[in-house]
Amino acid sequence: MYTIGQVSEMFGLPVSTLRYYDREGLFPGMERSSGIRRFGEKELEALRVIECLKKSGMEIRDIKQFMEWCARGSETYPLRRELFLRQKDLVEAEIQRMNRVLDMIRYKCWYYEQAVRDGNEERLALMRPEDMPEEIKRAYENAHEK
Amino acid sequence: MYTIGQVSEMFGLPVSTLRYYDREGLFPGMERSSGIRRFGEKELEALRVIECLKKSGMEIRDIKQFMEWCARGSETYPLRRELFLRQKDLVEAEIQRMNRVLDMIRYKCWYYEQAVRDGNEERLALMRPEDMPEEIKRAYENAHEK
DNA sequence: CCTTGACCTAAAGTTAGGTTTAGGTCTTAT
DNA sequence: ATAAGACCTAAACCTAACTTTAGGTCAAGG
Repeated sequence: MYTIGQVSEMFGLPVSTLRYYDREGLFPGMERSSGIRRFGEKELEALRVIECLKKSGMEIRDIKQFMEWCARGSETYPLRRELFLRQKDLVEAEIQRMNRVLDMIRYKCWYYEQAVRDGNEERLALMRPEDMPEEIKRAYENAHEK
Repeated sequence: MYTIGQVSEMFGLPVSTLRYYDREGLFPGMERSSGIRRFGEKELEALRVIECLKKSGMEIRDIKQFMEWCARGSETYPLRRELFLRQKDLVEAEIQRMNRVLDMIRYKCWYYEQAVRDGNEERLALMRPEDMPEEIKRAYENAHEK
């Protein structure tokens, strides 16, 4: 069992954030001894999941919902499975989106490389995808399509 | 030349958002005819870049900085190139992070699939990575390492 | 003529996810 | 005995990125 300060250290999260999570109901049924929070293995695993779901873009209130399902036991396994399946689709879509953004940025890196060399954008203004290097053309078209 | 309403349609952005962007200085030197904004090709390209940079996680004030560099002309090519190079690293790191999150979620999908079948978590509680299917073991270890 | 609809501004309001503040308790080291 | 250092709460504050509101201009259609 750990104190809030120890958990803060372990996860690199401010104490105030851990208290905020608790206030928001992300640790349902957490123990206390004379008012002081006691983080057990259950809460540590909860925190790992919280970090993962947060990075996946889920909001606190939905994470709370999930934690409540966990507290309810085996009857909610299907709900939890559906949640992760939905989240998987969302994250896969997000990664695809980011790859398109990355291609746009790669194109811009190349563009300004040329602009720096030329000293102006005249040549670039006239350039069509087929005049670009293969790799850049690919990035340009992926970034601009649809 | 387009009105704010036409641009709103074209980009699927609320008119209020376009006005907000303008207020924040994202269209330096945009024309007006008797008070009414006139969006030209310059502003449309600016908007495409704004969408890209926003998705890459850049804040409005930094996008404004970039737009001011664009307005200043060829002397700022190096600054703009550096900006995109930095942004490229950031997005690449973000994609890596998302892939780890995705592996954690894949593991959880599998986990709850098993839990639903078993009706409890007893078997899962005893399971070590080497007992997991190859693909899941990989995801689990990628998601939990470091 | 007068109403509708697109445009405008300034300013206030909203939301998420925290952080900070102010005041209090408890334990431990000097 | 007192001062430092963890812990606690409630409530106020913060920031980014919008959105909403309230009030106004102007052109076209019935």
